[in-house]
Amino acid sequence: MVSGAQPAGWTDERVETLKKLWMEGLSASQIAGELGEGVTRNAVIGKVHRLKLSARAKPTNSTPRARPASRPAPRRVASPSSGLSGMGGAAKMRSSMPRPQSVGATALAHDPQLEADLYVAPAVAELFIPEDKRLNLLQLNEHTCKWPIGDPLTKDFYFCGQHSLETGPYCEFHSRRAYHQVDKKRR
DNA sequence: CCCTGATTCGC
DNA sequence: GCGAATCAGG
Repeated sequence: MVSGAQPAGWTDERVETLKKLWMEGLSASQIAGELGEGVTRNAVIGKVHRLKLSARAKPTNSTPRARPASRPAPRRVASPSSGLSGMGGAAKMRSSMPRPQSVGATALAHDPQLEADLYVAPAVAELFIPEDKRLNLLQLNEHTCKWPIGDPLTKDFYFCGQHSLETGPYCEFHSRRAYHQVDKKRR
């Protein structure tokens, strides 16, 4: 009867691995995955902090990070308040408005020199919405995708109108467009 | 939506 | 000490 599993034993070995990987810049989730099951991203972060390892890089900047002057005190042991809770959906919507893609045909001149300097223009591939599916502002409702298409100043402006997800104002396609990727700018 | 780390607090 | 839950930013 040997215990074949060590769910959460921060042995020196694991701590070493943790330190190493953390210093190498791996993300907490990656380290957690590397360490094996039973170790979650939170566990890694928690350990990292306990070890005072946070801040793997402080070249010349004492950025105390946003120090919450007052802690919001995340109520644990929340008691059921009369069973009435905030209705699903809606919730907190991070600021992020999609930029309507201009479907205007852009004439591109064949300039090798310029072409070499510029990166490939992002394809404006959009979903083609049949006219009978297009919606104007007044036709939108709780279940229509509110992704704007076209130029609001012209007549060829309309909203996607597909069935929207419960988790947001857009259909799946545009929901992805709204957030996912497209924001990999980073300094 | 996905992700990241940071913090708190019950265990 | 541990880590889930939560917060907050990208």
